[in-house]
Amino acid sequence: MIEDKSTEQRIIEAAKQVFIEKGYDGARMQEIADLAGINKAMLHYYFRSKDKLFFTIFDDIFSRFMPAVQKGFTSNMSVEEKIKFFINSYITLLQSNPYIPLFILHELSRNPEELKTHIHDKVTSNFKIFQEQMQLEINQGLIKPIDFRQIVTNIIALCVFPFVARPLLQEVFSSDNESFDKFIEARKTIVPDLILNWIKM
Amino acid sequence: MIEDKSTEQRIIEAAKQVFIEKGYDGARMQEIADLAGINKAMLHYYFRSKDKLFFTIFDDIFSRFMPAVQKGFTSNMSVEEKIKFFINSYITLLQSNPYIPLFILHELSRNPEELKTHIHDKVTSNFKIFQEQMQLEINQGLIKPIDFRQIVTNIIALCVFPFVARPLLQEVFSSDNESFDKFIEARKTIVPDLILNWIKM
DNA sequence: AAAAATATTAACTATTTGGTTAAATCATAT
DNA sequence: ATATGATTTAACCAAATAGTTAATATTTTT
Repeated sequence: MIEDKSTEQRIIEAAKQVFIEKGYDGARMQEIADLAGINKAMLHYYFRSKDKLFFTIFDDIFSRFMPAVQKGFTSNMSVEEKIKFFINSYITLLQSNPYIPLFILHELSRNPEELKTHIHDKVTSNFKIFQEQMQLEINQGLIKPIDFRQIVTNIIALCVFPFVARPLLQEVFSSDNESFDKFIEARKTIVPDLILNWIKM
Repeated sequence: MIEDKSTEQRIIEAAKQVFIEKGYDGARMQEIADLAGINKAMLHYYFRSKDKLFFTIFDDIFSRFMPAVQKGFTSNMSVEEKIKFFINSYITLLQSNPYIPLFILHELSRNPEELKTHIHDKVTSNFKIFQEQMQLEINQGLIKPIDFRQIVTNIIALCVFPFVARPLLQEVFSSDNESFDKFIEARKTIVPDLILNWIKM
């Protein structure tokens, strides 16, 4: 049970845990209340409905997670340095938050229309700068002329996928948790290798 | 509503549709019955419980989907040819079944212990042959000595991720369905490029 | 200290949901 | 034709679940 902190904060933390683990449909208000150590009526006192609580939690998770991902892109490094830096910090972030991507992807696919409005303003801006910088280096002949979207997608895919597919991969490769963690750690050098080898002239 | 075919087959098809779209927790027996055009009691007459129906559907989906993925690996092509062939047919398969991967990944993460037993025998075998062949080509100095698991993971990641992250990617890249389909189509050459460029000596 | 506002609880409600039952219908074999 | 077994239906049930209410306790304001 979550102790100390304000009731509202305890509800939010409990709700995050339960929603991330079970998803919206699998989450139970009673379980959230129990985890927060309060009465179920308190959830409605503070958040009115399961829907309202969920959107609060989703927005909170999403707006904490996406900027953390994108912020590396505003520094004054070269494209190559940025990619290396990004992949390393992104995988590190995922190591501490392994269940967030699948949660976001699943909820987004369950209810795309409604959730799109929740994410719209949080995703577009940060990539622009990086896109322009890449175009510059392409013009200079430093990197190959590849569709920007494909590069971003590949980087994210290679970072995120092992976390969303962990149970399947562990089963396929018969690996225990320890060796899987090593497998992930190794990707901090493998993924930049793969990407840079591909885009560099 | 699904017509013709035996009742059992109609239930299975309806259940597939609903479970894939909504997930186990979001699926309703009534919705499956309606879609199959039958009484709700029939679901229980044929499958006893939601759990039993779900496992039937899951096993069916999983055992149709995984072998289709792996079978390309038993031919007598070179590693390079196999990779090209695999990526192409895998992405094509995903274009016709775009929602299956997220369904499998979500259910596997919701209930890993129980579902692991359902998939165990269906995943391990087919990769072995490919792994040995790769080791051979590594020894011959044709391809770089890279952890086999990393190669497989990267290939699958690059194929699957755009499908599981589609709503997010479309939002980030502001792309309509048509341009997203083109984006996917382009990956049939981009992904082999990326992988082969990386592993070839 | 009294009043007012805020927070908390226990008990309750309405609805949804997976599952059951018993009767009716249909198909098949004798 | 008729008895037998399989299939289908409508009505029902019990448990679970989101949400409510009204009374009580606590904190804050005056």
